[in-house]
Amino acid sequence: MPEIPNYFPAWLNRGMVDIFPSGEDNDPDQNILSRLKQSSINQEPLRIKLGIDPTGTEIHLGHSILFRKLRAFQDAGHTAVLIIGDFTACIGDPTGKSSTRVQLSSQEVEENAKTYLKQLGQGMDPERSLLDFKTPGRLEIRRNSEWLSKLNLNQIIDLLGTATVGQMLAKEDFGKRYSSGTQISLHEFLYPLLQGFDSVVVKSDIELGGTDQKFNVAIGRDLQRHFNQRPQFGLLLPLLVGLDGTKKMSKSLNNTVGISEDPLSMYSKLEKIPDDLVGSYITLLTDLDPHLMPLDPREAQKEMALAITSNRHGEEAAKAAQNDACKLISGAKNSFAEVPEVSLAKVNFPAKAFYLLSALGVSVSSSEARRQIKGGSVRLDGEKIVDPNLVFENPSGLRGKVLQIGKKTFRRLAN
RNA sequence: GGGUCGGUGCCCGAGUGGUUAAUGGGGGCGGACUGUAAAUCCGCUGGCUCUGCCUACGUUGGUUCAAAUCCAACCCGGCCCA
Repeated sequence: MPEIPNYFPAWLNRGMVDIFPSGEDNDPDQNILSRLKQSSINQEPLRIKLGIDPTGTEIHLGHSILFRKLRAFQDAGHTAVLIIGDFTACIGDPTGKSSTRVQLSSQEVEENAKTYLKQLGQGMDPERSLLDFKTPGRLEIRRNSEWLSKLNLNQIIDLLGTATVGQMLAKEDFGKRYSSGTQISLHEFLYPLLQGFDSVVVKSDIELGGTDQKFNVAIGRDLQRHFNQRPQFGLLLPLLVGLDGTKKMSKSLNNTVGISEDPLSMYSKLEKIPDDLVGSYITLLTDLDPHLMPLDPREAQKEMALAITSNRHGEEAAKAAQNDACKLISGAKNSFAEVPEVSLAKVNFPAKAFYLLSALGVSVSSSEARRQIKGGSVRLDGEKIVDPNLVFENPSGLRGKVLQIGKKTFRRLAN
């Protein structure tokens, strides 16, 4: 059962940007500490809501900030309520989509949801996974199609009646789009309401979200009040800045580190992030004490990269990756502990070099492969390949060798 | 519904009948440099087992030896008016 906190515990405080409401008094509806106390006294775990829309297939470190906080609540004895937005992800933008297409994408959404759960550690030892799936009472997984697909028009109108156009336009990004003349479809206004309704259904006590979610979380509070429920607290965490050092980490910006990436690429990506990001990565993605980091920025960065890689792959694999990354930089190109393998089975021989790269899926297209080779970025076991038309008669000369593209991509060729 | 302007490659944005895979910028990717990075400089940036062949400028047809460029219809968006 939850312990009694007398001050903001570190697990709660870490990385937190905003908590609302945050009255100073002892009102458990206004102050989260007194709510935590109340939960402890009554022996009732709080219900911590986190909603995810399964629109992609990969969970990256940006998402993991929220999951880490959710896990911290689990470890403190509370119940994580993970809402898979299978309905909200599905409606999306209806323009140009036929009904069959929607049908298909609901399957995709389901596939994505499964992939997500797997990455979060379903079936894994809680020691190594992002969420605790094992301890009874610590996790509820709900899909919002369960209730959203059953709403009738009366209920939808009731929901719409709780918010005003003014409120919607006050939301920064609607406001910007409106004043700049970018179109806003009406169903987009329904979005915050639907996800807020999720809070009502699962009776959440606290909702976690990125700072960009403040509006939605607040709508959740309004709706809970509308349905005579105790409104949730909102706990906001920062958006992680991606590898480019300027924009938020997002798949579409291609600046992510996936939590399921192999240790070497995870480590080498992290070791390369811009200097001024290192501090936030330490605070948000590791348990390291930011005040006890090495003074040398390069050393601090290595420690950060090692810690994050260890979280996911264990210390041993992370150290091996660090070692390999060092070798890479210093020029030794062989004998890596762990390089992802790629199968030669799909390749038809004889194979020209550029075709090889595209057939292996290492390059996105054969034209791309051609360019990469011409650009001098492709090596086989450290030896530069310069001719895109270089012919490999059979796979035997390739097996076991390491194919390198640029500084970051490595593949060991296997059968 | 009416008027008007517009829809070009990942994004922005030129081009208004003919060496056009389409100027330029951003972004991305590579190379050099460096403590990884950033900054700077250079190269690349539709697809295809590629000395060639495909597919591309909202969609579909049409005019023409030739169309992103001209015409028609349609679809979609902005603004103004109802």
